[in-house]
Amino acid sequence: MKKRTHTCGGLRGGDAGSVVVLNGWVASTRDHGGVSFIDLRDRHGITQVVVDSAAVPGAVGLRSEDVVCVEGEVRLRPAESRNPNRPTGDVEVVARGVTVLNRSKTPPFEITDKTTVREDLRLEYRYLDLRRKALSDNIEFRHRMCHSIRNSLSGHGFLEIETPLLIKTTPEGARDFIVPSRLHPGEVYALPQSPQLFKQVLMVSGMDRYFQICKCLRDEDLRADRQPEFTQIDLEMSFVDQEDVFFVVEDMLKTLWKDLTGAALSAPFPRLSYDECMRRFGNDKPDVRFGLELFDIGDIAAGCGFKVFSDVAASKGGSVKGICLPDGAALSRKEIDETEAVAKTHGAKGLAWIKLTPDGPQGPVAKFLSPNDVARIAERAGAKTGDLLVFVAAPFETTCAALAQVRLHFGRTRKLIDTSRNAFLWVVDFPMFGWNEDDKRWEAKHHMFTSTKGAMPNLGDDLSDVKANLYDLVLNGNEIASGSIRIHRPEDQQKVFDLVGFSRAEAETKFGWFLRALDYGAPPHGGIALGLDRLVMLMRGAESLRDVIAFPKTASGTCLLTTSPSPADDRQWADLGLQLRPKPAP
RNA sequence: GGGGGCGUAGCGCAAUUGGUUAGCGCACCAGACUGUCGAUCUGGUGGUUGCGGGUUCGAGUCCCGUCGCCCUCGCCA
Repeated sequence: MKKRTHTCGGLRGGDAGSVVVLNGWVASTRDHGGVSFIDLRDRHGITQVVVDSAAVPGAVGLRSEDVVCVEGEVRLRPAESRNPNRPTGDVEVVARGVTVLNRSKTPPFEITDKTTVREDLRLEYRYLDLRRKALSDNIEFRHRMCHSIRNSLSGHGFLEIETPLLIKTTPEGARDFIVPSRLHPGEVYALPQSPQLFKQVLMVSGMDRYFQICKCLRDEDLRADRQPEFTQIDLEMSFVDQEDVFFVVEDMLKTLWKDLTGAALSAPFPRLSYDECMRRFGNDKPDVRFGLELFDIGDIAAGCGFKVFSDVAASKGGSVKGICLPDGAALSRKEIDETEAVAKTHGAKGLAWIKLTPDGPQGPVAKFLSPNDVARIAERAGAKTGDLLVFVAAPFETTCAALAQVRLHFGRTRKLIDTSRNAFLWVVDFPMFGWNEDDKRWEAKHHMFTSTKGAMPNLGDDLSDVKANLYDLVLNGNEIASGSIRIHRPEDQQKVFDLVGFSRAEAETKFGWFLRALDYGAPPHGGIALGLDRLVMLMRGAESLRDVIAFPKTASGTCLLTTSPSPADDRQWADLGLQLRPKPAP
C-alpha cells in the first residue's frame, strides 16, 4: 500500500501538477467507457479521480465502499466541468495506478449526506452510518469541544482526575446499574450515576480544583435526550461560592463558543430564582427566547361564576393561571383542541379558553364570567382584542407544568422563538427539599450533600421554604448543567440526613466512609456538572442524542450493533454465585 | 408500567370497498458510452407484506396476540 500524501478533502487548485497518493473509499463511480470518474471519500472530503480505462486496468469493476489507493497527478479541471459545490471541485486526480486495498460487499444502505434510512438499520451498521459526513462531523465537533474544554479548565487551574467506575451503590436518586462481584458472592458494585462523592473527597484531599469528562450511568427509561450512559463535564472547586463556579463555567462556555463557532457569548449570564421561573414560566428550565409569560388569576377566579375556577381557587394548593396568545383569536377549533391535548398530557383536566373578538369574549368559558371579570383578566394578561386567553385550574404544580408546555407549544407552532439566540440562564435558589407524597416524607430535591441557604431548619419544621445553594444552567429551555455548594461540616450533613429521615445506622452503612472524610478538615467546596451530549446536540442542532454519540443505545436500552444486552451463560452465573428467578406466571 | 405512531424487495415508498400474477424509484447484475459529479441509455435479477394465530370463497388490507424501532407520560437526587 502506498501511503496517502493528502486526504480526500485537501487538494486545491494550487496543487495542480503535483503527484499525490490518496487512500479512501469509493463513494461512487461514473463509467463513460473510455474514461471513468471515481469519487474517493474519507472523513475529510471527496476528491474526483479520473481514470483512462485502457491505461489503468486496476480501476475496472470498482464498487461503492471498496477501499482503494490512487496514485496520480493533480490537474485543474476544464473550466466548464468544475464543481463549485465541493471544496476540491476545481481539481481532479488523473490516475496512474489504482490498487484495491479491500473489497466491500454491497452496503445495506447508501452512504449519502441526506439519508432517509430507518434508524434501527443505521444503528445495526453504525460503522457505515458513521461514514456519512453529517454524523462524522458531529463526532469531530464533539472532539474539538472536549479539546477546548480541557484547555479552558486546565487554564483555570483544574486537574483532570479519573474516578472509579466500580463503586458503592447509593440510595435515592436514579436506579443504579449493578455489577455483581465474583470475589464476593452476593455483593455488588454499582456503576456511577455521577462521581459526586469522589469529587467531594478529592476536595478533602486538597486537590483544590478537579474536573473530568466522565461517563455517568443511570438505569432509567430513555428519551430522545436521555441515554442510559451519558457524558458529563464534571467539576468541583474548593474555597468557593456560587459566583466562583458561575464565572468558571461562563468563561469555559465563552471559550467553547469562540473556538467552535466563532461567536462571542456575552457573560455573565442572567440569573433567575426558581420561584420567579415557576411564577413566570411554569417550569425551572424556561426558554426565554420568547414571551407568553404566565399570569395568575387566583383572586379573580375565587369570586367568579365559573365553578371550575372558583373551586380550584378555594382549594388548598390550587392555582388558576393563564397565558395570553397575541392575535390568537384567529386560532381554529382544531388548533385549540391540539393545545388542550398538550395541557392534558401534562396533567391538566382541561384547557379553558376565551377569544377576545371585536364582538366580545367568545368560547365555552366566556358565558360563565361576568364582563367585569373578563375585563380584569384581560387587563392582568395585557390582552387586547384579537388575542386568545387560555387557562388551567389545578394544583399549583400541575397548573405550572401544563401551562409551561402550552407555552412551548405556542412558541413552536406560532414560530415565536428567535432561534438565532443563545439564551443562557442561571436558575438559582432552588428549594432544598421536596415532599414525596408516595413515601410521605421530605427528600432532598437535588441530593443530600447540597448546603442550605441560611441556618439549618429543625426536625419537624415545614421544609418547603428552605432554599439550597443549588443552581442549574439552562440554554434555550434545556437544562445543561446542575450543581451546588456542598455541605462541608459533618454536623450539617448529619442534620440533612435526619431531616429526610435517613437513620444514623443507614447513613453509617451507606455513607460512613464519606462522613468520615468530612471529619478531617473538609474545605468549603462546590461544583457543577454539564451534560456534554446535550451540549453537543444543541450546538449542532441535532434532534437526538443518538446523532452525537458514536455508539448510542435504542429507546429500550439495547445496542443494535453488538446486540447487547445478551444472556449470560451458565458458567458466568455460577462464577457470580447467582441464578435466575423463574419468570412469574402471567 | 401507560398512551400514540411505524413495520411491504438491500433501501425509500405505493397498492381503491377485503378481489387478477403485490407495483414504482434508488441500489444491485449485464451491456453501451471520452467530461461526468444524484451521469445517461438499453435490458435484467430480486417478495415468508416483522412473526404467530383467527375471520373469510379470498387478507398487505379486518380481528387477536407477539416482537422490533420511534415519540411521549410516569420515572430520570
